[in-house]
Amino acid sequence: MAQNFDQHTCQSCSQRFNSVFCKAKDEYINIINEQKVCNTYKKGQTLFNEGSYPFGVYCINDGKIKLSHLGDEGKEQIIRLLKAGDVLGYRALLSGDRYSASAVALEDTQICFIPKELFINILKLDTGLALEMMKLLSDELHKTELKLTHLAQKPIRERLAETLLFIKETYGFEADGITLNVRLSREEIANLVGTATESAIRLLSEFKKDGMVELDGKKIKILKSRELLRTANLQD
Amino acid sequence: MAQNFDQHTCQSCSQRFNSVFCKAKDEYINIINEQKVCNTYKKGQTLFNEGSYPFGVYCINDGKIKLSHLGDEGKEQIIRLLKAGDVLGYRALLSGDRYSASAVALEDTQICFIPKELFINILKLDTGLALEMMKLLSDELHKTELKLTHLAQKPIRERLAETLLFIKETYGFEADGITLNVRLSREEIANLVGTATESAIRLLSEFKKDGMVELDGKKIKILKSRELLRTANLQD
DNA sequence: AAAAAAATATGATAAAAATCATATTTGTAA
DNA sequence: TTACAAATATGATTTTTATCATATTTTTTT
Repeated sequence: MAQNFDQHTCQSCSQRFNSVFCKAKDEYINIINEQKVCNTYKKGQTLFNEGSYPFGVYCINDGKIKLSHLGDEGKEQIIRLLKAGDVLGYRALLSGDRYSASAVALEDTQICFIPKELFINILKLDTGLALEMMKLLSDELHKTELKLTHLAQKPIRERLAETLLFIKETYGFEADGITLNVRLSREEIANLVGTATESAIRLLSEFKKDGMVELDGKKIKILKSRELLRTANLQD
Repeated sequence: MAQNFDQHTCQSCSQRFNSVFCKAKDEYINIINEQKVCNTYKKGQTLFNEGSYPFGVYCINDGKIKLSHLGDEGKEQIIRLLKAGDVLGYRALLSGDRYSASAVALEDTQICFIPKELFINILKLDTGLALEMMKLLSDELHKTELKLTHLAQKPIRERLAETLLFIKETYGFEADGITLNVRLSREEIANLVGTATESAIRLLSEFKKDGMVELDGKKIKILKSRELLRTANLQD
């Protein structure tokens, strides 16, 4: 598997046109391909830690990553969920900052690393990539602002429903078409919603009682998307 | 005043090197100068509304602007406070979206408008500007993620203290060195903190009783920054 | 497989925050 | 200046949410 992965090239990567590099010129993709370093991270392994200095960006070939802040009292706040084709580590790099969040693999994940210098240089040379990068940043900013508003104004029940729908949007379903295609602990779900673990557990039980979801350990099946959407009470 | 303002050029603008355009080449600044449109907005006037399509970016020459979302129940959430040298309207433009927030003048404000086409074209030509733009977006993303974490994890008292310090950082003090240099209603402060107006009022009264602030209508004097900082309980 | 540890679940209670109600003050228009 | 409206203030109450306690289930280790 890892071997197979190592043989990939950026040119033939399945995510070539499914990532921020979609508009990048082939000549630069070739250079990236030569300098990239590919690695496989086991579930639970850390790519980088909040507070350390970035030395490049990471591009997910396959797998799932969570990005999270550690709050003042040591409580985790998950700020992004990432999947194949997503890039991470660029925020700190472009700000000239340390990482403000940690990245941890939610399952075995294959990732390519692109050195900082190279990435910045290509960003300067390739307008298409630069504009895509700005679009990515703008989209992330928008999503985060929306989350902020919901966190400030919506009750936990609505936010949990929204979070489940968000997970569905991000990772989709398994082959059965109803089971969320990721394993998250109740605590992680709570840290995504921004609530106490017990509250998340309790509300999930209620959703189950209401027939909206089915719970089987960490497997969550969405039985009634329509009703979940209504529960989320989204207008925007 | 407005006349005087109209005579300004981007080349000689007081914010020339105090904005995202700091690294932009003079040749492009000259073009912007020719195509910009300058306007004065009265306190309370709207620059643009959530939901409408952007046709350019705004650059604040002098004054103060609030950017806010309207939540699902019609409650305002203020997501950014802007001042001279700040640019706004770029998020939607770079995402290719409608505005996700409305911009309203907090006081009489002088603003230059740069048409969309021109801005994008220069962004493509001027690497310095493009990188600064990415830095701006990354910085905003960082700030928003931090706010999100605090909103999820910190009690209102701490967030109100943090908000007062944030207002101080953004707008500074008046000549007396202690009065916050902006007039915000209690409701606006609440919408910045992400709480009910009554809660903001109540907590402000407590801060006053504790001697940390002095309240005189919409004027807020910071008497004990040190203690306010301690109350905010910031680690990062 | 048994034991230990961790995660999940659920009830009871406490704390935080929102809402409702009603003064009081301030600002604004007649 | 008075009258009116809006904003601010504050108390009482309700609702929401977190915390604590403990049981049960699941997972991991021995």
